[in-house]
Amino acid sequence: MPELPEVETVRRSLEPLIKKRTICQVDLRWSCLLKETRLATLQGLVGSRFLRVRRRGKTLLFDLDRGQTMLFHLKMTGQLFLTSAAEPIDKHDRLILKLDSPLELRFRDSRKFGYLMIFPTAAEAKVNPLSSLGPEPDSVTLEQFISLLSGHKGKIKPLLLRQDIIAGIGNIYADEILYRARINPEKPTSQLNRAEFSRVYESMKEILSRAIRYRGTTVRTYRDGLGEQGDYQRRLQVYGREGKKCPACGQTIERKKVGGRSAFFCPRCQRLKSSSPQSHKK
DNA sequence: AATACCGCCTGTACGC
DNA sequence: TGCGTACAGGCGGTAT
Ligand SMILES: [Zn+2]
Repeated sequence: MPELPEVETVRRSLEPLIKKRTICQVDLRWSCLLKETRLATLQGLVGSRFLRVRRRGKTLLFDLDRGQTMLFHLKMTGQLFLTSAAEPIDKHDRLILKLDSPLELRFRDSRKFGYLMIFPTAAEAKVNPLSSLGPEPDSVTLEQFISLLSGHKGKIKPLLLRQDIIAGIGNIYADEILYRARINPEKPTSQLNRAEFSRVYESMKEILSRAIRYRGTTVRTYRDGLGEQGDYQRRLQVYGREGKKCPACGQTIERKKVGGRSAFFCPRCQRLKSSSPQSHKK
């Protein structure tokens, strides 16, 4: 499911209901869910209370009152949600945490890419996936943005997908950001001028905050912490729209592999070589 | 430093 | 209905 807007939506939907709840029982239904974490550590969480829920990049962090943090990565199909204990257990439910309430927290993941790590909250800065993350998009200034990106030789889209440069952008939003900025996904980063960097920067801020406002994008399996679908899929301009018309110019949207991932773009609005600059977007 | 490709694992859509 | 193929919100590893 998860790019920054989806994970943030899960965080916001879970936090008010899970805060101050106590873990009463742990039911791990697929042992490989644990990454660099012993089963006893998970079982030892019984009796701990949730203090807060945070997000860093695409990971969700649950701080507990005994100084530990649970880190979930949802990868492609992970879902983390609160539900009634009466709800039938799905074959893809990998973990169930029973709480001191009628609700329980479940982690469901058909593809088994997602994982859970538990570590002391104080050790967070040293922990694997977190220590290598770049800054959050909403905390980056234009000057920082330019210095983070420039100096790299590769194509712009794969760079936007790198979590160690900026944390949280995935395949859907990279395409939407570049479309809004009118930059071809294969454009060499070194060829972007300041105005173009600025457009990518502003588009990143705008697209991500808009996607959060619409509670994320449900293409397939994404649900928020209460099982609700997102709304942003209806507002996608290029992602998943190969063969359809560009909303701005009517040109047919194309798909091409860039950095091993499908990239959707408008070949007219996002020209690789700027022969005749198209100005159409307001 | 960057790219290409494979693997992880499962479900779904689609062509025949 | 069945079968094969392509593809999927991510990311780590390896060889080039
Ligand atoms: Zn266009």
